[in-house]
Amino acid sequence: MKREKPKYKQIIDAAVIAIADNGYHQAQVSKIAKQAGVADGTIYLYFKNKEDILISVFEEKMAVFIESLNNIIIENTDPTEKLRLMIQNHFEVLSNDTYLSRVTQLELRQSNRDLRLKINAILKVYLDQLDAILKEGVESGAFSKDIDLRLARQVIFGTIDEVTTSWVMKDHKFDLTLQAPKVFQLLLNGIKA
Amino acid sequence: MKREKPKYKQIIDAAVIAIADNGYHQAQVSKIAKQAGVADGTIYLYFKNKEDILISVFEEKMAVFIESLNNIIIENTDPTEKLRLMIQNHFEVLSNDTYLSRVTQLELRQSNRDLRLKINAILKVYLDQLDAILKEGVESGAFSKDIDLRLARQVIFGTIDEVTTSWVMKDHKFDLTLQAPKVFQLLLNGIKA
Amino acid sequence: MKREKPKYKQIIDAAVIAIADNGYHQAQVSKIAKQAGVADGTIYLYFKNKEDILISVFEEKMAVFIESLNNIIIENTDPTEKLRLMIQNHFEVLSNDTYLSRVTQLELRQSNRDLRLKINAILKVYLDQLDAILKEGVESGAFSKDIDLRLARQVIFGTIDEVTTSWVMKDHKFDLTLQAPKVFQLLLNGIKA
Amino acid sequence: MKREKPKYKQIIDAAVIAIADNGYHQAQVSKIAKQAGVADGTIYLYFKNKEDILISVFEEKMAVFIESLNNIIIENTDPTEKLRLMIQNHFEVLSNDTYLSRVTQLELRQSNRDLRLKINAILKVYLDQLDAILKEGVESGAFSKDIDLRLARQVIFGTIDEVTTSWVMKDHKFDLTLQAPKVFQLLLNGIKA
DNA sequence: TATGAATGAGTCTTCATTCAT
DNA sequence: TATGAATGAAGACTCATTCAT
Repeated sequence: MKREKPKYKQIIDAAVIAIADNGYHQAQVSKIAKQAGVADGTIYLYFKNKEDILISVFEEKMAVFIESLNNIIIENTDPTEKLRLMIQNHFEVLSNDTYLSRVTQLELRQSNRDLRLKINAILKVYLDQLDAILKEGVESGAFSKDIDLRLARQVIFGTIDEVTTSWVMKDHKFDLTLQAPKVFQLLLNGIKA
Repeated sequence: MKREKPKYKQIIDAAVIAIADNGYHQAQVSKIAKQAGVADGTIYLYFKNKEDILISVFEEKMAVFIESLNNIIIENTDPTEKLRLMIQNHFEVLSNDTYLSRVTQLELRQSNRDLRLKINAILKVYLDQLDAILKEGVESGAFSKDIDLRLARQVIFGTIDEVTTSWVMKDHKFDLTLQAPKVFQLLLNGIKA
Repeated sequence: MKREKPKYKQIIDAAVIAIADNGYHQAQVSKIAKQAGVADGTIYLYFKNKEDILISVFEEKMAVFIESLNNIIIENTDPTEKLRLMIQNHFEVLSNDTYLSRVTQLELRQSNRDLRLKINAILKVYLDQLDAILKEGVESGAFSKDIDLRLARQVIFGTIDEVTTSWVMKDHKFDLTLQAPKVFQLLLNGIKA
Repeated sequence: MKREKPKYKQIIDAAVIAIADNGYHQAQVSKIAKQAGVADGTIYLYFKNKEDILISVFEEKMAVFIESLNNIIIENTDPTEKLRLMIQNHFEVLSNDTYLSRVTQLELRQSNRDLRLKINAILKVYLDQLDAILKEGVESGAFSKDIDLRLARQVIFGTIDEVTTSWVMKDHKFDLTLQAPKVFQLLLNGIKA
């Protein structure tokens, strides 16, 4: 399995740093290779092309979100608590990796339509987890029966995304994790029964 | 005044179509010129460079949102009603120009850091109008005194943006304006007193 | 006769200034027109194309050298004195017009092969005058019978040109006319009988 | 060291031929690449940009003049003989490479101000060698104590340059090396004690 | 005569990808 | 596996010249 080989991860991590430091379009394959400490050609032994690196970066990093959200879902029973922890976890993961936050919130959005479709497909798993929480909340009576599930998810994800992007655009100058409770409260007001 | 000359508008409109059809990076200056029915060089009589076209597109189109929101603010007294109309107006404008929606939600985000800063500066006027509505609502007692103004604005704008982007990504397959009342209700629940 | 019309001279003078200020390749037709206070299109009522402006500049300005040298030849009888006055006159004319000196010594040499051939044809009249002085000097016994006329002319013109170019490259920092006597003496030593 | 790699010299030589054949402005990078038998992009592995090619051409070729003049200076004791050999050597080198003579005498002068400053800096080494010969000659009593060193150098270099350019403009139709003794004699007359 | 808006041909440079070693 | 020198396609922008007014 290629993704367990050390150079695979080495290149992924190098790509995150190279893109965060130089911006999406200035992160040439040669810069990623240099950052990873390998030759340009070596990249192509692990990735089909440059787009494949970017998709893999997103895949690997989304896996972190998905796994931790999965743990939250498993370890808790209360949907409201799950939602609270999800928001808090999302902010914490990005707070702990400012390189990553810059890449996901700003640089990766500069990709073309094809790449964005693939990114959305990866994102879908995470959004499905959120949908499940919401559905469970409605069924348990924690959230209002009147809400449109898809819309509620868009409100939640759109808010998280906007708050995070705003934090990145302001050069991480405030503590993102401190926003979690307030964001949660605002969102909860909108959907609770 | 160059922006009143017919060719200026002609090129702006051509750029929106060319970018919507081809994507940001595949909308070469020559394609925009062809779409506008002018020579390549003519573009440079009206715009400093390609980036200047994009900024101008955004400026011109945001002016539409800003002006109509201004009318809403002037013609109404109730902050809650202003918010309702703002959301509805935002969705209506984009529904009426699917080319534009594709450009603002997807293609313009592929710009580099510099361009994005300029775009944000233009967007700020619109966000300031939203802030004013929220502030008025808090002061009049319509919205909760406990909400963080900036956060509330991020929830509202993030939601509108996410819903719109989702609609564009689904190729405008559903009627965006029908979402307005539900979006408004969800958001209002979050912030009302 | 077009060259007696005021705008003709106006454009010629504007071209000298525009080229001196901006360099040959940065002296666009539009800059020359602006400097002359006429519209771009007006240039083409007086000149066939850009190259024609440059040739005309050189023609007009060489005419000054040729006319003053002609006066020197007519007003004097001694070939040695004619040579002395020619060198002095050459330096004086350029000293009095630093714009012109920059154009002839530096900028006009950036022209292409065709233009250079035409410039040489104009220059030939001046060099023929110099040849005549040298021939007269040899026949009168003032200059050595052993000198190769063409070579002597190349030594003289090459020296004048090198000294002048050096003066221009050093931003006219020293008084060029003060060099005339020394240059004359050195050159005279080389050719006198 | 890049300038020892075979492709570096290959491109330099190709540039000389391409410029001599097409003229400075018509020697596109793609033509130089084709002449060198490499891809366009390969040029940029060895040179920063087109201007860098031209500077390098001049550097490499001036090195030939400088080295052979250095040998002349070392192997001889008589300043007069050094001057004679310098002139002869200069004409011989250019006679043996008519491509180069066209490039240095005509095409390279079409460069802009910046490039010309860089060319002058390279030329300075050669002129300093000439200055040293002249100084030695004055001190040894071979050349007149009354001459202005800088002026004498300008006479000599200006003459060599004018004679060579004249030969190139006449399409190398006469034997340049045959001019050497006569040029030497004329110049020597001007400066000898 | 005079204008100046419009034209469109022409080129340097970048960088993802390949492949001989 | 790993290298890195070589490839070559692709595009924004300039500016001399024209021509309708």
